[in-house]
Amino acid sequence: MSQEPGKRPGKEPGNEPRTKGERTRARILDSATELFSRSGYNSVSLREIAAHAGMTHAGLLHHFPGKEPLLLEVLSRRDEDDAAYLFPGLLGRGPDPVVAAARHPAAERLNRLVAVVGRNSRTPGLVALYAKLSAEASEPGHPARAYFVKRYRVLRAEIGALLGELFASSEPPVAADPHAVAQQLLALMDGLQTQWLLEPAAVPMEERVWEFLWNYGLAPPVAPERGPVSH
Amino acid sequence: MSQEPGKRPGKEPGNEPRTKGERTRARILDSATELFSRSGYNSVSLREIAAHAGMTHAGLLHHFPGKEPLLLEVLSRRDEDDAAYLFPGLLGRGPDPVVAAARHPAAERLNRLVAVVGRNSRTPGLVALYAKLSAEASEPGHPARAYFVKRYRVLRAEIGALLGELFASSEPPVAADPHAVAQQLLALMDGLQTQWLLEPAAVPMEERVWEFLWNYGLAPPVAPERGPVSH
DNA sequence: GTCTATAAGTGGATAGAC
DNA sequence: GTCTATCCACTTATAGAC
Repeated sequence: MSQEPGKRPGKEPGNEPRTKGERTRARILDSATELFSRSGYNSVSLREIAAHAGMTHAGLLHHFPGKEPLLLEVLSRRDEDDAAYLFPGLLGRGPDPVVAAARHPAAERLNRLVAVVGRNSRTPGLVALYAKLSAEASEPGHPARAYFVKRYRVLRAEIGALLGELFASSEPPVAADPHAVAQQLLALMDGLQTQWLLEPAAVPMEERVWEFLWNYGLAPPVAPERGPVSH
Repeated sequence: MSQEPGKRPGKEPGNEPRTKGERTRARILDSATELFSRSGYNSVSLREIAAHAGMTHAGLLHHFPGKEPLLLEVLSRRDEDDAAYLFPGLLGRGPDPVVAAARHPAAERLNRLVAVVGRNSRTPGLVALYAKLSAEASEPGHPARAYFVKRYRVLRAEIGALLGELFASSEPPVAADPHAVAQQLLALMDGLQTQWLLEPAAVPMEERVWEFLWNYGLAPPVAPERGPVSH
């Protein structure tokens, strides 16, 4: 990430923001998240965000130096919440070996990964934001470019490692390259979300993902047709 | 589409625009395509497009009633060029049964479909535009929403039919639901492009797509490992 | 058909009072 | 820490001259 937002006091897990400034900051971030999610980055003004948070835009700019830093904070906060559920400590502010060591079994982690697409169905605005921004960010010089490049690198590596475990422990072992499959899986989930945003009823996302994973001997926790799952 | 742009004289295949107005119109569309592709829809002004086409923005607005209709024209023109290569007459201004009947064999159509992602590598701006817009367009009321909903419906149906042919004529026949696989394939291609835009070297798109298709007994024209291709 | 001029509005950002 | 007031760049779009 090209821009460090500071030390962020009171953001350790289980810590509520104490000072008034911290609470205002959090309120702004909530509003920004909601509005960016609903309408994207370019189409939302600082004035709208500030009004939603109960301030003027000048008041908001006291807490954030500009619109771009605000976006970067929104993204990294979302990822901290969301990715902690999947890969503790990995996407946040540098890996935390202690937390990262305390992992769930591989099968459970795969279930959670697929469950994320269902989880996302409840926040279509955020899904659209990520889809829009990840395309927008590909332009050189975009404020979120480094963020997305890193995000995909980490996700590819992590999912690749997960699939590697699962392939090796399968009976018989799966021969496919886990990193190639990881890239396909990630792309599949992204692409399904794009279609789902436009026509939700036409895209059963989780079903399609499990159909893909069946090709590599992987089945959902409650398997309706194919082989039983390990747990 | 919510807004019909008119009858568009002189746009039949093999017809060059005759009048000066038609030529100017085409020049504007070329400029708009290039600039939208490079920087997206919101970030490009009519003034930039007009300047690129060698006019003022007021002159441009003589040919197009506003920015949104211009975008819709850019999209539909691109699709006419591009999809005609794949599925003649399908995505344009209504299906043309005569042209649609003159199709290539199924295997060749699949090869072309996969080749499109390689083709797209030469116009990353347009790829980014489509990715960005397809997410942006999911908001209700977006000018390009109807366009993208239709686009994905048509592509799903068409690719589903193609895969149905290939699955049935395979030895032995493939049991998978061709429409489900079509949706996965489309999503995979979209998602790969998203990652490729951010880090081209990390995403061998065509390779990944063929790896996916191998799961269903389908191989590229020059198959390095698996069974020979039919042609 | 294209221009200049201008309307009418919104954007992000700053200065300084309170 | 939040406000009002203001600045300036820039947007889409219109009116009317040439």
